[in-house]
Amino acid sequence: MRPIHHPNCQDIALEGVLYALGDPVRLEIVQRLASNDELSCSDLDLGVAKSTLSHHFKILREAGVLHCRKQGTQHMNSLRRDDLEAAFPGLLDTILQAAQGAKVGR
Amino acid sequence: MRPIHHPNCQDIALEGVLYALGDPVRLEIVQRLASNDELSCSDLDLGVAKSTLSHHFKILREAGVLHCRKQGTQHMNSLRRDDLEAAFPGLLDTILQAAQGAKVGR
DNA sequence: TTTGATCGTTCGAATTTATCGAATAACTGA
DNA sequence: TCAGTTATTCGATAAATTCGAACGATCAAA
Repeated sequence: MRPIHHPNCQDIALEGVLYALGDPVRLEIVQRLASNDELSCSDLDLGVAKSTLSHHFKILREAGVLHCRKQGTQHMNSLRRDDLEAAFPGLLDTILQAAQGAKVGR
Repeated sequence: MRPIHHPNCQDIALEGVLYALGDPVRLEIVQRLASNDELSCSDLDLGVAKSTLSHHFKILREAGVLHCRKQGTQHMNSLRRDDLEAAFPGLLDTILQAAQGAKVGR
């Protein structure tokens, strides 16, 4: 199993972030992480195969949206809030707010 | 040739908008529209085939990001700033600012 | 009105990407 | 060592993207 790769702060690309968030499953993952600090893959039941979920986490990780930490057999994921804020001020919050508004029905 | 379809304000979905902007060509289109009011397809030379460009405009249109107006043989495109602002306050501006910052080199 | 030029969409094929189930790998605890 | 749990990787199928070519719509000049 290969080592997990995370991009440096300065290598976080806007296109990559928007691409990562432009998928319903991945946007849902990010929303849940926004209110949960850390989550493992198995904490989520999003109606997709676990191999697909693994793929989505990889996209999010490589875009620089989240950080993954191994803890035993689990992979704990958390939002890279500070890094994203440094790279693109206000972006994550604005998107989370938009997502919340969309969910509530505004 | 089918009539051009635009979603209503209330049908603009966050996922669709993020998906539309999560492509380098489409993000570039939106950036140029941010400083140009109206542009036709032929005003842009983004290094892709015109059929591909047509596809990208369709994605942006159907996501509710831009409006298309026929004028003779041309299709004039403009950002749906007000509609986007109403649906997702601050989103477009934040993304445009992030894109500008990324371009400038920070 | 017909011809030619321009602009953009649609079509069909090739490449790329996403999704799934099965198999594999990493770790824990009995 | 042996299950049991967690997540990634692999191989095949399904879906989306891209391109060039063909088509459709519009306008202007002859």
